[in-house]
Amino acid sequence: MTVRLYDSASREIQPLVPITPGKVGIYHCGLTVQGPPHIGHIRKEVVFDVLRRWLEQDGLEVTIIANVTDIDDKILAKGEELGEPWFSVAYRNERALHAAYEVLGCRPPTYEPRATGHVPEMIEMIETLIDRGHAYPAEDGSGDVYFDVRSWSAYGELSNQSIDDMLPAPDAPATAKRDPRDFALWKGHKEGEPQTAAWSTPWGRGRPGWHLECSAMAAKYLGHRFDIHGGGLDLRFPHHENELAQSRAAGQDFAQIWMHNAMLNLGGSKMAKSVGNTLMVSEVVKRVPAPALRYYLAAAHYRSIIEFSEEALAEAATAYARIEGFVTRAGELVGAGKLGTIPARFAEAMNDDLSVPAALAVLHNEVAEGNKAISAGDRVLVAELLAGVRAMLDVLGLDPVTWAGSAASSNNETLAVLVDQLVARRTEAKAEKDFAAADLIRDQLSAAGVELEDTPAGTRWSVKGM
RNA sequence: GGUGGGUUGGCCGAGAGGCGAGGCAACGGACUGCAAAUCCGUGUACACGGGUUCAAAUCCCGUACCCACCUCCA
Repeated sequence: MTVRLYDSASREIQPLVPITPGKVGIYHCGLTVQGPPHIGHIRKEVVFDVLRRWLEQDGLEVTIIANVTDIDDKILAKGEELGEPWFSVAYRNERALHAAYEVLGCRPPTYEPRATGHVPEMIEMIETLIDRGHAYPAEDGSGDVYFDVRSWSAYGELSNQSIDDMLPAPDAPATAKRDPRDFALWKGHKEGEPQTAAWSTPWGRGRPGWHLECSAMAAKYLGHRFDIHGGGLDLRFPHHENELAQSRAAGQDFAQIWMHNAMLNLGGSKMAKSVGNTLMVSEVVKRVPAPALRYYLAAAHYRSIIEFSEEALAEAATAYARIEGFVTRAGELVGAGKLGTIPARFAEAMNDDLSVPAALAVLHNEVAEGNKAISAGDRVLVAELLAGVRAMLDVLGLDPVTWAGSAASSNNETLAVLVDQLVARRTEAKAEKDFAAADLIRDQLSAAGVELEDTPAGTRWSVKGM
């Protein structure tokens, strides 16, 4: 059974046929580190992390390259504004990005190349493009080098647009572009920009153009032909269109499948710093448990817009708590055990263009069966269902057993001693039919965020939101 | 002006010609000292107007509204 993915270039579902059997190379556009990541940014990370986990459990060896754009106009402007070196701004935000990966259980990419570390590769590529007649240095002495869109007849193939229908870039008249749609491969150094943000080239000092970095880095780490190129839908044009044009014009074959995740909206428009409707990952995980946020971001199909709402986020947290509750109770009964077999229907859903919603339906059914098995005391069945449920959760990066390991320190022993004492006192009160005293203890614990559950095997407790 | 996508029950969210995905909420019941958790049961929704068909949420035509992109953007 093969994985089928929607290819934005052909606008059709395509089977994923690895170029090298058993291996898959994926490039996805990382962040321009001009600020810390918001939950829209991290949605993309979750999507590609789930893709990677799914391919890996299928036995494929996955190489993921996600770039960090650590130099651009906004980063330079931010440094200027804060009176801080631009590279310090970029690095701080890159660390914030890594913290967000970590907190949401996204495994780091195989490698995260930085644009500033790949200037020689870019220069080489520009030379190739100039030699082949697809790029030209600006004649106004600006030091810019442009890609000549009219020289590449396939330009527009990714976004299905023809050059003449496109609106020209507004800055075009002020530059030496032959066609207003030509874009910068390389940007000449400008008066007032720090010298640390300029590199020597045959065309003078300057800095990388955004589109070219990705082409150069993808080629370096994945070769001239690779399996999947991904990113947010907002990058489809111009960024990915331009990447594709450059790389093909330079004689490369480039990506076989283009995957674009839909945006996360808030208040009716895309979450973006420029709109001012951002919610930082670091803030949201203070309000809901991190796996609940991950569940929320992963639960909708990756090609569907998520219109963010607090209500929907809270629902996701409740839904995840139900799953987590089963895993915890089943684990107490039969031990955590190992990951089991993934049900066929779950696999079918995931193979069908990563249909997480359908996969979750299977997962919830298995949880319901598991809960029944717990009630029936069927330990063999509980163990089997638990193993399967955990295998599915692992693919989604949502296995509570794994998460509990990382959160163990916060569930500290002092707390456990205190709560156990109170629970014991309440059990005594119940035995003496002093329900008022018993309820008081339960209410006090509840007010402190500790929830109790009476079961045939005794009282269980858990800290809300953990 | 061009390109792509969308509008599904109280809410979220799949599906893509016939059989009510799943979750959340609500209501009833079982269990419980009471709860909680869990289980059982309860809902006939697909923007609007036409059309095709034995059969349309699903296909076709039209209309309205929404989102993304055509400037930096996950």
